[in-house]
Order: sequence, then structure tokens, then C-alpha cells
Amino acid sequence: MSIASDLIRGHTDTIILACLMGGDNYGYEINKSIHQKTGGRYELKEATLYTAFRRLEQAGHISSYWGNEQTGARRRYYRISDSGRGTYQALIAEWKSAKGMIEQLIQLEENE
Amino acid sequence: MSIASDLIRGHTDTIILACLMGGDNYGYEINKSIHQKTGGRYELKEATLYTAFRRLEQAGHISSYWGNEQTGARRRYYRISDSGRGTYQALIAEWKSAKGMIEQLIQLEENE
DNA sequence: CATTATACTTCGCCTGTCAAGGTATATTGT
DNA sequence: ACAATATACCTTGACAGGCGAAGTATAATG
Repeated sequence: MSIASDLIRGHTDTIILACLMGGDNYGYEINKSIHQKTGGRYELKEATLYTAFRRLEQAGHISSYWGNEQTGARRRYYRISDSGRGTYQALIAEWKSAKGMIEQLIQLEENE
Repeated sequence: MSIASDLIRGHTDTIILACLMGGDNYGYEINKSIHQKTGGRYELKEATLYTAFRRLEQAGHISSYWGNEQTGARRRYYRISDSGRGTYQALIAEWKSAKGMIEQLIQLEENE
């Protein structure tokens, strides 16, 4: 929606893995941190977020477990796996490469 | 594909418009120029390319006409419209904004 | 005690990509 | 002469990811 919706597509997994590189976390909090990191300019839609969790878990890049909250709603925590860490590094490398390519193709100088 | 396929998604229109900012051109040649600009690392699939032309033309961002080749296969040329030029500028602005956001979210410093 | 915030889940639609197949013409190799 | 290759365009159908919409459940707040 509005700015950047289509442009972020393809980065969802990277963003989530990046979050989990900093330690286990649960969905709602991950999305809030994205919202905060971008100064409110962006956040994942819930359906997108949870779809991504399923995808990443099925691929073995993350695992999940229920937190044992004494109060409030239950939380499903996610933890990044070794495979996930490797994938994260690969995705970062891809991004660096793709970024250069895109700038080349849309005709912007590197430091604009 | 391989590297960067999903990451380029969402830039197809921008790439094509950027090409046409340099003057009228036809599909096959546009794709070859993309191939060449990226040093052979990337090119659009034909189906993707022609789908994008239809989309852009329907939106009024480009118009098309048949070239009058005396030899070789016929060529359909595309020309960017004022609306297309405006859209191009907007997409460039979006990219600049999205780029910063992505780097923030996947945790890379600006000048890495 | 109703509303809001937290937190997760699923269904079905939409859009963009792409593999696969097709058409037509000109050049090049044998 | 004719097969193969290059140029150039087009369409169909499948697939994947994003997302609107709706639902479930619990706790805090006014």
C-alpha cells in the first residue's frame, strides 16, 4: 500500500530473519519493532507476517515454541536456526548485489 | 533468475520506463540493453516483459506503434508519455525511500 | 461491563512472474 | 536447397506472495 509496498516484497523473510538474529521474539513484537525502526512508515500486515513464519518454519530456518506467560495473551516465540543464519547471510549478499543492479537499471548514481 | 529474481520484482516497470526515458525502443532491444547493463547478470523473461508493456500501456504510461522495417522481423516500438515520465520520477523517489527503509530493517549501514 | 489492546490464525482474492508453447521473417551454415 | 539459428512478438495457465476480512481468546482500562 501507498509507498513501498511492492518494493518491500521479497524482503519479508530477510527482515524477519534479521529481527531474530537479535534473539528470540514473537510475532506481534517483531512487527512493532519493524514499525518503530521505520519511524512508523512501514509494518507487515498480519497475514503476511504469519504466512512468512509458516514458510520460514517449514523451510527449517526458524523454529517456534509457546511462551509461558502468566498474564496477557499467549505468545508464540520464534528462534532462528543455523540454516536460518546462513540464509540470512545469503540474503544480505543478494541484496547488496541486487541493489547495485537496480541502481544501474533505473539510472541512479550509487551515492544519490 | 537465481540471484535477485524476487528482489527485482516490483522494479520491472521502473526499469522499462527508465529505458524509454532515453528514447523510443522495442521489446527485444530493451531486454538486450538490460542484459548488457547488468553485465549479463539479469534480464526479464519475455512473458514478464510483454505483460509489463500491456500493463504500462493500459495505464497510459507508454504508447506503442509498429516500426516500418524493410527487413527482419517486425518490431513494436514503445514511447513514454508525460504520465509515464511523472510515474518514473515518482518510482525513483519511492525507491530512494524504500532503499533506506530496507537497509534499516535488514541492519546494514548506508555505505556498506 | 463495554471497549480497547494484545496476540494469533485462516480463507480467499489479486497481482506479478514465468515455463511452455506458438507465430513469422531473415540470416547463416553445410 | 534446406536445416538451423537469430530476431521479434504473443498467449495461456500455473504458482507464489501479499493482504483484506473475519474470527478466536485473554487482559487491562475507563
